[in-house]
Amino acid sequence: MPGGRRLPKQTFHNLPEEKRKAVVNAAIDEFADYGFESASINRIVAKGGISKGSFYQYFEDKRDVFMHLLAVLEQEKLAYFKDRRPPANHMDTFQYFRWMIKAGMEFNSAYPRMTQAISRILLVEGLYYGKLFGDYHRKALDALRMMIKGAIARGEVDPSVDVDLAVMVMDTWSNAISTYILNEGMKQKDIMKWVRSPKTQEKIDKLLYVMEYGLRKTESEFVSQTSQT
Amino acid sequence: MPGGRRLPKQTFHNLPEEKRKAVVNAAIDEFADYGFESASINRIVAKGGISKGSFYQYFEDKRDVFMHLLAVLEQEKLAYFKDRRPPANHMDTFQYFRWMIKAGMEFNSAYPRMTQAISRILLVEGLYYGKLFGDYHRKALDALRMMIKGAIARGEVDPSVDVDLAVMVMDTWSNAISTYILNEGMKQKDIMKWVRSPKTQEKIDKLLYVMEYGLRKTESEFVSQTSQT
DNA sequence: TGGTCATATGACCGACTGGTCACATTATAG
DNA sequence: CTATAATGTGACCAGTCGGTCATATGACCA
Repeated sequence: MPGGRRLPKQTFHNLPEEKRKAVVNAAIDEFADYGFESASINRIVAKGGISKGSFYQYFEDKRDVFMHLLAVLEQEKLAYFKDRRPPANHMDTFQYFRWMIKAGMEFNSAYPRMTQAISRILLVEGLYYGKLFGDYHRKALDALRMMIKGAIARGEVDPSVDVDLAVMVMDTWSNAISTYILNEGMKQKDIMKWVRSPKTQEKIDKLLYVMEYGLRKTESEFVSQTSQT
Repeated sequence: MPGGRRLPKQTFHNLPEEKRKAVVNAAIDEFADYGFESASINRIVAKGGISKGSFYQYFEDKRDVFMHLLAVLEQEKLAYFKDRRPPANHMDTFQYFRWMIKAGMEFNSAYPRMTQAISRILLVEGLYYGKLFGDYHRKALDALRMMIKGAIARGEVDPSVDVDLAVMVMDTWSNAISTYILNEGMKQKDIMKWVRSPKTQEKIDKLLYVMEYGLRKTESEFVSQTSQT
């Protein structure tokens, strides 16, 4: 594809790391506090210690700076999970999902503001600005769908299971759980400590257990219950 | 309490019904399309066919007109359900919850724009403007909690069940389902027909079944699974 | 008829928005 | 040193925002 230009312009990449971090952190704070629509570029440049003209030399527009946050998130996550592997090699799909959720929680607790900014916009406002950011959600759903199909292929899950339904259930739960963690966690003094506490862990375990148990049994025992006595 | 003034001012109640409806509908459309923060009073008055000065003679501010929408919703719902009762007198709590969800879906399909406007702000943006609208969510949670406690008292649900957990599960599901119905339904030509179609109904049944089955079995069979081989 | 009072109106306000641009500053190269 | 290119800057733009207010309108009463 000719003319394919990188989204944050070159001038931004040339910046000293310190300045770049300041801008990124300012943007994270702004998006976390105000969401996408109400986020103010004026406040971002003020907090980030750059001029407005510079901002538009670094980024195309508001959407561009947010997309850059997504790239930063991806990079941070990669670094965070570089040496974290599932504790067992052969895991049941639900065990793996549980591990994924908990690993995600760890990351979210380590970078709560970034998580807040991005999940707020992607998960919540994404419902309504679907055209802008819908792709990301769709990708996540596809990954889940592949996971379920793999589980079926390996015989771990009843082949008659409704894949789309399972995807929706798992997606809903992972969103609900991370939202819960973020909202409750922000009230705590030490998020990490709270997340790792046995009480919180058990709550998450129970939530996932409700999901898993329902999901395992759904198809084989479900009978349409349209008539009620 | 002295000085307790009704929220939409008297001048608004004096208006001819036609005009009042025009304003309310304009507000519904605006909130449905833009959410709370980005909703524009200028657009509301333009669509509603009133002047800006009049708007501020009817309402205190943006929050006031939204609160009025909540009152209208309550009234419409009351009228809609006046002659709808559960099909059976003695229902299991989960049957009753299922009926509630489906009845709610019927209403939402009948008033999709109003539902969209209000649920968008209360359920979604409410997470962040918690101080403004958090009370409504809290009331809904309390109602659910009472329902569960009643079920336990009547022996329908294992007394060892974690009430808060059950509340969160049911709340999450009813939100997820109504969001799903709204998003998918808006794509259909005839929402009501789509909602009532056997295919949609079965999907909802399955979702609720996943929740119910998981919830019923959670406490009695749950064992903390912190160690993984 | 003239007077009074509730209501209707939109020009106007200051503050803010995302975005631009002519100019100042700095870094690099010859 | 000078010339040139890259980068930094904030005043400025048109537009929108929520909110106000002097004035106009019209209904009711004496």
